[in-house]
Formats: sequence, structure tokens, C-alpha cells
Amino acid sequence: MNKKVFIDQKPLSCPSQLKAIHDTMDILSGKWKITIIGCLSFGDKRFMDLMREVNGIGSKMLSKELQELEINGLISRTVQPTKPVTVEYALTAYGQTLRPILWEMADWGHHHRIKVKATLKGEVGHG
Amino acid sequence: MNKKVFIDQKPLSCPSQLKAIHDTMDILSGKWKITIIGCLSFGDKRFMDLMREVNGIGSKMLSKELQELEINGLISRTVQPTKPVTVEYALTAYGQTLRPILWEMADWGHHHRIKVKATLKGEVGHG
DNA sequence: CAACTTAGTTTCTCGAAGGAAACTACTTTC
DNA sequence: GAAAGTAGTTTCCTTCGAGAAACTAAGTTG
Repeated sequence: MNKKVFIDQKPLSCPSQLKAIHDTMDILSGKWKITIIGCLSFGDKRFMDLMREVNGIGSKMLSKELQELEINGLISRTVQPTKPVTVEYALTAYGQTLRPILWEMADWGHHHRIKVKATLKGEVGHG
Repeated sequence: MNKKVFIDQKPLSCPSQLKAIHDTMDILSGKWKITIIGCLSFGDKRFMDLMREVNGIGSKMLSKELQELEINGLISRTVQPTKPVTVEYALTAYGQTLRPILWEMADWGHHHRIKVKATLKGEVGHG
């Protein structure tokens, strides 16, 4: 668990590391994937639920993003034998393993916002 | 430091968290940013060094990606008074704060690769 | 059988991302 | 003064990501 003590000193550029980072980025890329994952982190959702909750998404994009997430094992798609048929999407246990990454990114993004705000203020006062 | 004990239970979808994650993703997006950051994590580099080391990049893209990284404070650009003038790019202390994210992503991407390989083997043996 | 719901797919379109090659501008070396 | 090295910029072109709207398909209700 104190692997980071070492990690923080090392360069992060061995080609295999970069490839791995890019793989992760690719899987999370696309305008809606992270929002969808976030949405499903609250609990299972059906297609129409996601259409309503993911603000601004169209059915084509939702369908495409869900397919990609499913192919990568991050979410599961279960057809329920209801009438009419409904489809339940859920974060898989594997999808949950993204949490550390997503929290690190949320954390960094939050700090970045604060830093940018501070920089702007500094520039206004200065120039 | 054991914030994660709590974090791992919570959903990650409060709009502000998602916004922060997307901010981070945007800053790291672009085909070459991560490779450039990785490259600079070994030490300072000049424009032509990066052209040589970042395989496949063109001068237009390198210039553009460097500008964006500089705007976000992740790298610094220093004109050296040599003849002919050279320009040194370096990871800033702020750029270094991306390390935890990048290592989490490298880690996850590595595990994902192993998992995908295992899945493929399983499918071949099975069907 | 018309209207509505669920869960998508298809088509058409536009703008952004990215690449190749040529060009700028300055300086040193031969 | 031509060639080569520095650090880019500009132009032109192609491809990819994404959106809007229409359409499919199956079942349900009145």
C-alpha cells in the first residue's frame, strides 16, 4: 500500500506504462461514458432512465456508449422478461475497480478549478 | 490518507464530481499529451528532442499540444539564450501532481490487458 | 387498429481532431 | 552564399466523433 512512496519518484514513461494509460483513457473516452458510469454508480438503470438522467444525450449515443462499456466489461446488460421487455444496465464489480481512478481525477479536477480561479484573480489584480 | 475507506463506498455522480473528472479528462485528452508528459518525466527536453522521442508526432501537433500543456500550467517553456536559440520544456511541480492519476491509470490499464487476454483464452477454449 | 411505451438503429450532416508538406525566421558552419 | 539546425506556423486535406430526426420492432392498452 505504500507503493506510492516509490512510485512518486519514478518516471512514468516506459512504453508499456504509456500504453496502459492510453488503454485506460480510450476506455473512458467519449463524451458520455463517465457520466453514464457515474449515473450507474447510484444503482441499476434502464435505457429510458438513462435517457432522462443523462442530460442531453441522444438514443444513438447512449446505445453506442453502453455497448462500448459492456464490451469492456464495465457494465452489464440484462434483458428483463417484463412486458414490454425492459433492459437493465448495472455497473459490474469490474466497473467498480475504476473508482480509484475516477476519484483521483475528481480530486485533481477540483484542485485545478481552484487553482485556475486563483490564477485569474492574481492576473486581474496584477494587470 | 485513509479517505479512500470512505470514498470507496460512495457514488461518484454528484454533478460537481463529474464536472471535475471531465475537466481532468479534457486536460489529458489529445493524442500526444500523455506521451509528452511521460517523456518530460525523465527530464527537460527541447522541441527537437521531443520530435525525435515522441514517435510519429509532427511539428504542428507537438507545438499545439505543448501550448495546451503550458496554458494549463503542467509544463514550462523556457527560451535559452543559446545560439541558435533553443527552447526547454519541463514538467512543472504542478504537472507532477498528475502522477497519482497516471499511475492509477497505468495500473488499471495493465490489469485490464491481463483480463482481456484471459477472457480471449477462455473464449477460444470454450467455443 | 390506433396510440403509446420500451429499446434501440439508420441516415444525413457538421465541426473538430489530426496528418503531410511546405514555408518562415534566425543563426551557424562550410 | 548554400546547407543545415533551431523552433515553430500555415495551408490543405481526410477522418472521426457526435447530434437531429426519422425509422424499426415488439408488446399493451383502449
